[in-house]
Amino acid sequence: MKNPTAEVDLVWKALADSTRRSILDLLAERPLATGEVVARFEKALCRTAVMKHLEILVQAKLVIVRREGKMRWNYLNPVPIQQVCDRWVSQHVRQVASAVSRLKELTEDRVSQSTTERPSSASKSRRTKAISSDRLNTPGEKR
Amino acid sequence: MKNPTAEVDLVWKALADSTRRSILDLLAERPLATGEVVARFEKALCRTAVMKHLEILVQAKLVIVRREGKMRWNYLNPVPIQQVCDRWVSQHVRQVASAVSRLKELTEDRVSQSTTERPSSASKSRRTKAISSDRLNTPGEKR
DNA sequence: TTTTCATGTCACTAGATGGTGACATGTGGG
DNA sequence: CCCACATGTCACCATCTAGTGACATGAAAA
Repeated sequence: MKNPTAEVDLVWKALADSTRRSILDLLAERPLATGEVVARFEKALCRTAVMKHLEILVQAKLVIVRREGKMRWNYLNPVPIQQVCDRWVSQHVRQVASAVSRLKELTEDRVSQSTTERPSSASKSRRTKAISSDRLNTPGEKR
Repeated sequence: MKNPTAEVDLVWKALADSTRRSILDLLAERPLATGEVVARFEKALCRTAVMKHLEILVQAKLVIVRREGKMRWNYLNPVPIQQVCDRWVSQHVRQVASAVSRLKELTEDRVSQSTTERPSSASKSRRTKAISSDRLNTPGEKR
């Protein structure tokens, strides 16, 4: 377990591609030999492309590989997905209610366009808060 | 709501980048004007880079934008994340138990290396199943 | 042993992506 | 009105990514 942030990044990046998501769907049903996975995508992709995708999934620890003779078996590892989703959702759960109510506020504001004064004053108080916050240091990562 | 698959893809792709995830973290706390988001990443990125990221989040409907005068306010929309994660996790939930037990089997097999005969016969039965399956038509998407 | 089967590896490529600077436009305050 | 502020847009670029064909290697069957 090297760097949790880097590992999480690998998972998100792996899941960004629809082919890889499809591969995981297949493996969720049952483990497959690499050739079987390849056969499933035969019409869409060449063998090496599929293998590359599998390699990315392995690097992200979403897939576990086991050799048996000349067969390479791929097993789904559902734990990272679950962890990443859980962590992501739970981190936002405490903010969900307020976020949803804000959206509601916005949609209501959108319906009654005449009440432009109200959100304008609200936006000013928000701005003041934002500036005085000590979270002005960027959480961004330099690439 | 054009094409659900394409929309889901936008979400996954949006979440693949760590900067964009950081932006969503910020917006989960409180809505921010674009300039405020930019300021948070000042040390890491130029303004237009941040705006590009925001645009991707908007396209994925993870962020909702509202103009007020010269201010552009960004609101987190937690719904797509939740939906995507829920759908993804629940789709695999029925497979999680079997997948976990398979992994367990593998790790146990790994510990007792002498029992190579057992998994070898098991792999053959799996192979037979895979071939007779009518899921041989690829679920992959041609790019 | 040879041949077939399953997979590995590598080089290459077209397109996508994340980043930048420069110029442009619109809003709001003095 | 002018100027400052906030954001928009565009062209460019280095790097990454998803895909391919070709050659290589190892296991298993004939």
